[in-house]
Amino acid sequence: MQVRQLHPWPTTVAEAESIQDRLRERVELAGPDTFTLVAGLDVHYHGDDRLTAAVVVLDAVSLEPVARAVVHGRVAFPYVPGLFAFRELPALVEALEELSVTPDLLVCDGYGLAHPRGFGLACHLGVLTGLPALGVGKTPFVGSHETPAPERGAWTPIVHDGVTVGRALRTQDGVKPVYVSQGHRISLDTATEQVLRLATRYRLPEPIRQADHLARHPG
DNA sequence: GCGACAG
DNA sequence: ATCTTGTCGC
Repeated sequence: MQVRQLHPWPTTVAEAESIQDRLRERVELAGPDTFTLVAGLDVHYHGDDRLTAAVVVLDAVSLEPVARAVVHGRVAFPYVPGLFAFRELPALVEALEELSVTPDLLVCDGYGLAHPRGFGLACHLGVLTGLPALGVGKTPFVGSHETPAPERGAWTPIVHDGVTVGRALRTQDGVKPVYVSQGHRISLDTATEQVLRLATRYRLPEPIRQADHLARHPG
């Protein structure tokens, strides 16, 4: 698939933050509520600055894999909380461009709206591709939330500066919640519903688990 | 002011 | 993210 180049690559923290502030205005918080091809994206790090990015596309109904791509690269930006996306964005974009099919939902390993400037990795990938995107975080990042009930499907809102920016969602009975937020062209209800539907057996949704597996064991 | 801070 | 043993549970 094709991915647009919407900005020059930042060199400094200030440049990266200004890109986020500018692209944030392009985020759309509504979109389709059914999908046919869902992509999971993840990155595995090795050594000082080497990384492997993987994308796995699943049939949205059967969850059978239909396409995959792996790209080896280097960390593209130092790790700064809030600017995490810039570390792995180029490799993830390359992997998406290698795909033989175009997914209609990106399930990203990280945050979307639940971000200090309201523009996490899931928003960034959504805006660059124009595709619906959502973020799944494994630890709380911004805002505050109550602990959801222990049953699968239970959730509580994540509130930041008085605004709901995501949900803490229990994807299996008795497991730690995951943190769901909108990336682009998706409602919070739909993002929650998709994460729950895609987390068939484990805490994390299948597309992310399979991308994680592929990034760790390429070839 | 200091620490904490997605992965 | 990654560095790592044991341990608990299915």
